[in-house]
Amino acid sequence: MTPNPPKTSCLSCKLSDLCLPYGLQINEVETLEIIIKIKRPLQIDELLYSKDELCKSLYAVKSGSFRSFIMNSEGIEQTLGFYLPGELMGLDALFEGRFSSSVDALETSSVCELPLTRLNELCTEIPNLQYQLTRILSKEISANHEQMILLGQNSAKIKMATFLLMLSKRYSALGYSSNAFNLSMRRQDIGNYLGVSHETISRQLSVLIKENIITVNHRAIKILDLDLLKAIIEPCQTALSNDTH
Amino acid sequence: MTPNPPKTSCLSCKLSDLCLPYGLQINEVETLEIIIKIKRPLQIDELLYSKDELCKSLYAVKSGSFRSFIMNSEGIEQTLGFYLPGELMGLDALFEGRFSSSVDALETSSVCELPLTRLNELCTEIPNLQYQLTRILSKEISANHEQMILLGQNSAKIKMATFLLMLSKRYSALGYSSNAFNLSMRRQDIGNYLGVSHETISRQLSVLIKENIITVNHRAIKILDLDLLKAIIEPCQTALSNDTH
DNA sequence: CGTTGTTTTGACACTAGTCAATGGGTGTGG
DNA sequence: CCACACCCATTGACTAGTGTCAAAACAACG
Repeated sequence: MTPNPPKTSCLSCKLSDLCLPYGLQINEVETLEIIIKIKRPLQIDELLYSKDELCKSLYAVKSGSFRSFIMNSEGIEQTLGFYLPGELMGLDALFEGRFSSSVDALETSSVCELPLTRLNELCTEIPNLQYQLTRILSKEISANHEQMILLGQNSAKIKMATFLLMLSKRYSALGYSSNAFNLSMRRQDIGNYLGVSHETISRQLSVLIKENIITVNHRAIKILDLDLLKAIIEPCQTALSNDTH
Repeated sequence: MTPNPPKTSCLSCKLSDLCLPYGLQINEVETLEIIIKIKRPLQIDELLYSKDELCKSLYAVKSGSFRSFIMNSEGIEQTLGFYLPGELMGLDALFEGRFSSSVDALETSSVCELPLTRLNELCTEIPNLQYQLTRILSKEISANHEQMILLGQNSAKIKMATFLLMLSKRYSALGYSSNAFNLSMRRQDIGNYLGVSHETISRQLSVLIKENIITVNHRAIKILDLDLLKAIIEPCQTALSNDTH
């Protein structure tokens, strides 16, 4: 949206505490800043990268939101996760050097590009950076575990409630309201993220509306009663022990 | 089982190509070997570590097999994964310094213990080691993605077939037979790994027996027709693109 | 040899998927 | 500025696949 190339500065970026620079010295952040490349903003539905593509860079969300997914041979997509500002995308590519999932933009969004070869060089120079990268990788694993539990043994209602609470928590960590936010993804995306049909998502939202727990206006969600929402998933709190995606 | 402490030697270990030493120079492996601690073998159902426990070491499976799981507040366990020889356990703890899941032994099993502080020191000295650790972390993320797809949008029959093929592939990578192996886990463990009840596991195995695709003798599985088994999951091959857990 | 835990099988209920029709928004072009 | 088309979301009807409950068979253990 900004036609003139925005200046990259991790030091002035509000997200730096959630992102790769966390825990680095000021001079280390300055070194990191140098390798960051600017990409033009992506439009809705535009691909950041595709599965099996050679991975030359990792990407951090600067603004907007993204969705990672895999398409099976039937052409049906499975949403693996949603990425909000400050989060790192492409970590699943470090193993084979190729992305093992695709990522597209849910809205007009921008990223910071981190060229892999330069990032690796920097990691050997700055142990704190390597340490933070390892932590982020490990966090992603924990987050995936939470997601597997959610997918594995919970009803559609619990999945829906957990999803809303998860978003609420992540938005509030970003400094936004925790009880009013806009979904940037379609019902279909939520559905195959949670392992249910999009009709089930619609129905579960309708139930929550009737119970006066939330209001929904298209993509706009308001949580009226956080405690009631939490009560739905009460018997399985594990899924909330982390702010995940 | 061996009363006198077994000598640790990654160099002579058949698993080294699947484990942390992969890609290291001989002298680097020798350095790695020094930090490895020997633990006595674990008996069936014995805990290697528990969720929320302080993580002081990572563990590599030396022999036998393990199961990672989380117990929710209702006391119901969700199995997150199974670990076979050569695989690294505890990676989800690198983020917060505490294990985010528990691990127990499925049979009499042994591990190589890698004290974290010494491993971290070594990683700064041996870039290849850091690189391999990062690769393993990334592989775990990819594996989790495959598992999320399996949990998310597949029928019990596809889940069962995928599970058997996955084990077959992993055993064959270890040099064992790919069409005859023993399950070390209970039906219940398979069930909550795949997000279905243990009765459903029993029923699906029965169906496969009737179709002459496998034979089952308690924990002993024989795959009679690999192609038919693969045909069950044909429309969604993605779940097999990796040898995962 | 009895106890305990695991596995199998059956009967039934119910959640959620599928198919289909309708409604509402957004955007494009006349 | 309006009309049409397209996509997304909602709702209903019906059905199939699984979960739950219960009982019994079987193996493993002391």
